[in-house]
Amino acid sequence: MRIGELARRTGATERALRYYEEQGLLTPARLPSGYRDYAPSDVETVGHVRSLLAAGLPSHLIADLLPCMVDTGDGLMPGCRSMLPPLEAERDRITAAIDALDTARTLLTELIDRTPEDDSEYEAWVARHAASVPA
Amino acid sequence: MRIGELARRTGATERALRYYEEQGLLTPARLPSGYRDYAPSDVETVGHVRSLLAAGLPSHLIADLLPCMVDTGDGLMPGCRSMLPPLEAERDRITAAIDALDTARTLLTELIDRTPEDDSEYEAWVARHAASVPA
DNA sequence: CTTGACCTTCACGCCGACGTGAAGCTTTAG
DNA sequence: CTAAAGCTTCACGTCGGCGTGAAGGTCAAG
Repeated sequence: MRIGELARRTGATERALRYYEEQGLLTPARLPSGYRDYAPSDVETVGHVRSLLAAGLPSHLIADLLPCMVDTGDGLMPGCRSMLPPLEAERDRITAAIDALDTARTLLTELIDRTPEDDSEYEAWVARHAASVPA
Repeated sequence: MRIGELARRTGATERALRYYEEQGLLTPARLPSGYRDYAPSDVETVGHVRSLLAAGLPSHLIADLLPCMVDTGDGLMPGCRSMLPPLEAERDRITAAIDALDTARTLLTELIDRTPEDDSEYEAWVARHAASVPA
């Protein structure tokens, strides 16, 4: 497919797709006219790229990773086991980021859930906190 | 306590603690000398502030939120229910961010877990993908 | 012919909320 | 006395990876 269709199907702008090629993230074939000719699997590839970019993986690491992925999505290609350490590092970094966000979300959620929604609950709340809430 | 001790106990720099005051996030009492005099509960407050900042909440929202929190950490103070909508919006934004990160992490984790760790498993892997892996 | 899709290249924008650096002075503790 | 700790104020740094804008031209289909 050509770039316009891929853009429509992935939500990426055409400009971004050309940029991804520039960064080595996509290497579409070329039609005789010079038009880019993307494989159907590139729809999924773009999804992976955008997800990994959004998660903070540097594009050069993604560029190294993509040729190691087979379209079954199952494991790395031969010769790519050397990428496991950086991938594990990224995975752990993402986990740490999730944990930090979850800590904040838990704080917000507890505040929200424990705040009275109407005046009757509110009076009970005040009674419960008589010691710490000034009159 | 004074600023140095709070810095040690929270991991924030003294400079950052003064900055938080500048932004209305902390309002320590003052000793006759002019030194800042932090309450013991400020240790926990700084933790909350840093967590919420790290989660992307704007400082002005945190500044509005803090006086609504009682040190029991249980619900919002009276008169603060109007903050619930923005807090819920932030919570939902954080949830979306976590989901995005989790999508990427799942992708990485599946790749890592399914990649053979030694040559014997690797041969089995190759046999399993005979169709899609070029000789 | 005309229109729309696509091509390349050069250059720029982000981008402001968070935090830091340094200078010069005062206070505290020993 | 002295050194460490604290005070204020002015000004600066980030900050580079991701993506965009515009210009000027080619290609394909009706």
